[in-house]
Amino acid sequence: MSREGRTTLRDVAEAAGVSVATCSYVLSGRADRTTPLPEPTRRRVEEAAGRLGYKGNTAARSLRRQRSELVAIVYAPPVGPWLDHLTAQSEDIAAAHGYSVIGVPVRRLDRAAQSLRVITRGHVDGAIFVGGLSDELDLTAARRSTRALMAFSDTLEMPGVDVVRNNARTALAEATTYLIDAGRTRIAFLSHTGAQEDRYLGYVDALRRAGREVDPGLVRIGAAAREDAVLVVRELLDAPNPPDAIVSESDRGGFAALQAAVDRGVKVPDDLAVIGTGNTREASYSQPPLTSVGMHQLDFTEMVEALFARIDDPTLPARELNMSWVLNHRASA
Amino acid sequence: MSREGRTTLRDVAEAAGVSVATCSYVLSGRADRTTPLPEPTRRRVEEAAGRLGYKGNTAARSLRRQRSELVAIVYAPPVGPWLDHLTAQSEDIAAAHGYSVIGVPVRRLDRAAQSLRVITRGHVDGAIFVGGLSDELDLTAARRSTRALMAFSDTLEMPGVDVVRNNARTALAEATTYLIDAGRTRIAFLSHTGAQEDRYLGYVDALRRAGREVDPGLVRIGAAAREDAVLVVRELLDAPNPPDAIVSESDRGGFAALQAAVDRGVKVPDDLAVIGTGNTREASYSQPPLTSVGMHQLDFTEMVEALFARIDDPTLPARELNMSWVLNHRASA
DNA sequence: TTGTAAGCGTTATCAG
DNA sequence: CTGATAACGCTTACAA
Repeated sequence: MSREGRTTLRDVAEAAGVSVATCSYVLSGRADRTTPLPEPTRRRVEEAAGRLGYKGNTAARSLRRQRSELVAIVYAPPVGPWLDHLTAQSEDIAAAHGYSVIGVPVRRLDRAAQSLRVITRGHVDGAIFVGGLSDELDLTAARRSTRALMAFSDTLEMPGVDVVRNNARTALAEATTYLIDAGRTRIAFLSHTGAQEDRYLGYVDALRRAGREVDPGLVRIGAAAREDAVLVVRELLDAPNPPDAIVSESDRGGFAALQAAVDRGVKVPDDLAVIGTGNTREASYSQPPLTSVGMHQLDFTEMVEALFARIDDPTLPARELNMSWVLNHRASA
Repeated sequence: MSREGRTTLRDVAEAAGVSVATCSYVLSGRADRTTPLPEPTRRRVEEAAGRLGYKGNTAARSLRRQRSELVAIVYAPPVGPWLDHLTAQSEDIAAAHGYSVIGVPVRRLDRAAQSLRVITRGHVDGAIFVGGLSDELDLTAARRSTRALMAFSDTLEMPGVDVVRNNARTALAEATTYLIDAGRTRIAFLSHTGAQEDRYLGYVDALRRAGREVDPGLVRIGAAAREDAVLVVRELLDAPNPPDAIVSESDRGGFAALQAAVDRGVKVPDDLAVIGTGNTREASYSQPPLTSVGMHQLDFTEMVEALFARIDDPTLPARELNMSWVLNHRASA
């Protein structure tokens, strides 16, 4: 090997007795796919590459090709199992394009720039921002550093950025209205951060539309972690005037509500209706199964294909994909 | 900008009226930190860089420096919340070294090579293989492609690879013995894949040591997904001769057992003792809290520091870190 | 104190 | 069909 480190193309070339250029041609294919393939030398090169364990050097390739063949999924932990679905489907599609998928966790929004260096320093050709992340972050630096950007957001409008609309506000209003129509009078909301976000506003919309006021005592923070949620819901149930329904900003919070109800001997859905958000697979299997707002099916194919379409041609007009959430009825409400 | 794309160092140099080399010194620091800093030009360069939004190009930097300033955490979904802990701690330490952290999900072992391209093609300087992943995968290619490799494994021995020992087999034997000593006679095992792995063998060890035989009817697959686990445990409880204890290879399976017990009106721990694996934070909050085999505290600092020590100096002798699992007693067993 | 120039490993262009 | 050769953007001896 050239130094002490990894096998380079030059090592392969020497071993095969051909030029570096030819090796590159054989191993990576030629941009203008003119001639099919030169059979005799080809085997020599491939044999040498295999024998030396040639693996290529992405830094060099990226520098030359101006492509990293990497896409990132940017998310804020903790995340539900749906991220696994997205990752899985992304990997399949990415593989078909010769790409790999990496995950970029953003733990603290105040240090997001640090986490996003992977994106902003040009490490990836495309990135998908999941959850509401794109609403909290400044994407301008990221957009200038990648060929394609895709964001789950109901509000974002940014030139050259494709967006996926969940219409969360509408969907949560629908869920809340369903509870109102079912005769529930004290509907609590279990929130992620307490911010006046889309999901919460949907809850408010529905109450207002029914001529009701928001009872601040029924709006609680705790949907982010199951253990917190259990404590919060127990507290709600122990109060003198407990809720008869709970809408949670996550399924995690929904499951916690089911558990807290068991702890307190409260019957679901008779005494307490519970609706979660996310429509995770687990919702079908909980006891009772959890009614949940979310995508009906976890099919992200169209979205990921759109990302790769933009990687191929960044001048494409920005797309707006509709993946509206719906209310998936189960036994808990 | 030089072409149509991102701002390059040359753009900054032209704007600041200095050479490319000077800009590099100012923006990336000089390797041999001889002179402190040339104040007047420095500001000019930084001003120009800021104004043009210079972000650097990792491909070029990596190629030249032979460092990507990236470390990967390689894992097989689904994973518990402890991965978030590891990620969080890794990010903090990585940031202190000027590094970023990415996640590399390996979904299917038969396509692992595809997922690991990020590693084997030299994209990262170091990688941590979590779970039993390193036992299922061939790490030789990965080792040749990074400066540092760290693996959670109780068995792996590989030159130049640091390992973390959980001693899972011993820990699961301890848990099972605890149940035996408590008078449990029909102890079931909820397995991940059904393979004769460490954790299962610990269970077997304990039974044998107590002079008992393994009852194949009590060994079931289902610990990987909560919904599967619930069904499997319900089935066990419905059988004519149900278990009076369950050891699960995951906390996920443990929670499912608790839930199935509620579904079937079986009292925990009186009629059924349940022990999980992983000692996730949620175990403290479940109803009842779940006794669990796992790390007592989720502190990965030493491990991550060791990774960076090896990135700094790959000739370091391989280390073996002991992070033995223990039985964390709670109400479920 | 700042600039020149030689690469890092690969791919694309263009002769041979 | 194959091989020089010049970039890609950056870092770093070394020279000025």
